[in-house]
Amino acid sequence: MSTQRRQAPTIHDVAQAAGVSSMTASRVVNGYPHVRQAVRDKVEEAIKTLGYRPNSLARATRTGVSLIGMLYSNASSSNLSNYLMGAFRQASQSGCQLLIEPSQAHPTPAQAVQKLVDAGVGSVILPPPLCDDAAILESLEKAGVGAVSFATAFPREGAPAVFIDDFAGARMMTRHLIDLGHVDIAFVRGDPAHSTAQRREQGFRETMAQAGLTVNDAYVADGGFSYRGGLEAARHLLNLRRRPSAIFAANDDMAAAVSAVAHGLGLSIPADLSIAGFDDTSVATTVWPELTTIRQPIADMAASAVKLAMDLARPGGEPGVHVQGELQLIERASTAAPPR
Amino acid sequence: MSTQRRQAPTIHDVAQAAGVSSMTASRVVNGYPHVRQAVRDKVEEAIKTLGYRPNSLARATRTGVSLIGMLYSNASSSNLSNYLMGAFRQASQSGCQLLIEPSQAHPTPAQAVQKLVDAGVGSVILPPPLCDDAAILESLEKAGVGAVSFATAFPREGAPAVFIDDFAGARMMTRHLIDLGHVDIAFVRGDPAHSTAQRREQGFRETMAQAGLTVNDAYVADGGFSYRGGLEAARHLLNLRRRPSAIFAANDDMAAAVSAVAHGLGLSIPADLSIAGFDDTSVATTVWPELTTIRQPIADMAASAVKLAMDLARPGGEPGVHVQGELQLIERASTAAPPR
DNA sequence: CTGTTAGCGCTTTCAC
DNA sequence: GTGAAAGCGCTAACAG
Repeated sequence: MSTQRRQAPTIHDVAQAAGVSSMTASRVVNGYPHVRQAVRDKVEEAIKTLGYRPNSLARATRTGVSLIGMLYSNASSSNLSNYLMGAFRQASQSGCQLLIEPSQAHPTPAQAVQKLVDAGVGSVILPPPLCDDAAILESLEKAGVGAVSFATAFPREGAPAVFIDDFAGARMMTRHLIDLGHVDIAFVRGDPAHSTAQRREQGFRETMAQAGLTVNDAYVADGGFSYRGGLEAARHLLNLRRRPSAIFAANDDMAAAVSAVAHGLGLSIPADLSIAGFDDTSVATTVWPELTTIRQPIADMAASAVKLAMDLARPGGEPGVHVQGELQLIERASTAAPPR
Repeated sequence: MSTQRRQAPTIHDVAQAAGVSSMTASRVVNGYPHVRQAVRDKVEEAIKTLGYRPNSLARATRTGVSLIGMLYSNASSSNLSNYLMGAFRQASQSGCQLLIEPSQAHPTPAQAVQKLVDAGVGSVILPPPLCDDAAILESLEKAGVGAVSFATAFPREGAPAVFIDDFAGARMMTRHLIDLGHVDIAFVRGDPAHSTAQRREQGFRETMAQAGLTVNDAYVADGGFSYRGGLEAARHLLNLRRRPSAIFAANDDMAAAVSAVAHGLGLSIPADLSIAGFDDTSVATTVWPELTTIRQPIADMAASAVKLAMDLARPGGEPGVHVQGELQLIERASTAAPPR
């Protein structure tokens, strides 16, 4: 009478249904090339009809589990959940274990890394600014632990990295603002220690220059990638004698801060002031009006990073792969043509 | 020359070192009762000296993996990362797989649940408001899939649940404000559909009443648990003829919104206005000044939920356990004595 | 190209 | 109380 949960099909069931050995079935599942097309088709059909899903845990016992270390810095915390989601999704799919360590929980980042190494991780995923830290990279190499750089703006040749083209993203957004008719465009830059901050600023400056627009020095303020820093930058920018008609902040947290200050000054957005962000984190849609921003596929990128990290931990691991995330301009309500 | 990573010790190594069979070692590791103390001690020492850590993946292949479904609603997204962190930590420790599903990615919550059931999960973890939804609970029961309620304010007798005492938390904070000398205290309430919102409001009202303070109806505004809702509530509250000297918002997102509006009006915090939040999410420390709030141990609670869910999915699972998270008042810079 | 054998690290079952 | 054997679901390694 009770609803019986039927046993999940194993690879042997698949093999039997397809009339082959389980080894052949395994090869098909894993995309091993040297299987005849006819056989492959039969197996694939059996997989479909049985609804077979490989048991990643069992697989991991055989292939050797990799314990993968993952650092995180709280830089833009709204990104964190996406980062984790993507990483964990991939981890459970490939049957590896993730050891997460908040780097700011340690006196120095190097100690956070050391803790992971001591725990026996096979490789590590390094977000900025750690992924650009030569000392850390070197100590990792000495310990024989591979590193995957995550979201670095300067992927090193021959080292695995997942990244976006921050430069191109900043170009896109600057272009968008210029196309809208803005001329007096201000920029709130991130933490200069992050390579991404530098690239985003470069993208902004070059696009402006190419459009024949000058970037007034007073129009570039430091926000350090934090909400609080953005608050100060915004206060500076919006109290200038000649106020910019658009402010492009190097991340959403700072853009949200600009929005808060603008509201405080009684400015209406986007009629009086256009605001643009970067990252498309959750704050972009919680503030009002919602922010025009650049979306980066953080979750997918984290998943790729885990995949690279696993390859790295494996004996015959192929190192040096680069994966680039696809950027997208998300146009929302915070940008419009400048007031005339 | 290269740093060789030594193989992790297996239970067989432990057994050999202790001079027993691996079976006995296994029993000790798992706390099986019928092992002589002398033998147990020997094994435990071997575990320590070898630094043995059980391989949870291998264990899971034998005990049968449980696939556990986990819904999430984006209510307070800042909580999400903690929720995920705790859940995944526990999951990898107990060797189960987590299937995450954002409930708002589906037209109705019921469909999100159905998707998990179809995927073959052994049990589900339900955050609010789903955990209080009778229809969903019933359909789950019909499908023979157990449910663990997460953060519900009304844990059902005999059903597994992880929760906090929202009522007590609201009391703590209200008490704190009253002790500071506040009399005109306003409240921004959450989404009435969430049971937690109701309990928090009750806690506020009762504490006020017990202190002999009246709660003016105009002093209670709706914020719907969102930043945007908080913005409107704050605008209402701060434009009242007789402005409150303190505002207690039922979550941090709304408290942050109150802070933004107050800044906009040129009020200084906490000199002119005290602001209190609830949850201690990351926004509490990103806004300035940092928010006094109530911390709930989300990560630990999520870990407990996973544990309960696993018990539920097992054949001889013990249902009906309740786990209560420990609340804590975090006093930061946003509250102080009222202006005189 | 495909199948056989062996075994990952652990635990269940059933002896003793 | 303790151990020997068998096997979870999967895949390396080697045959053929």
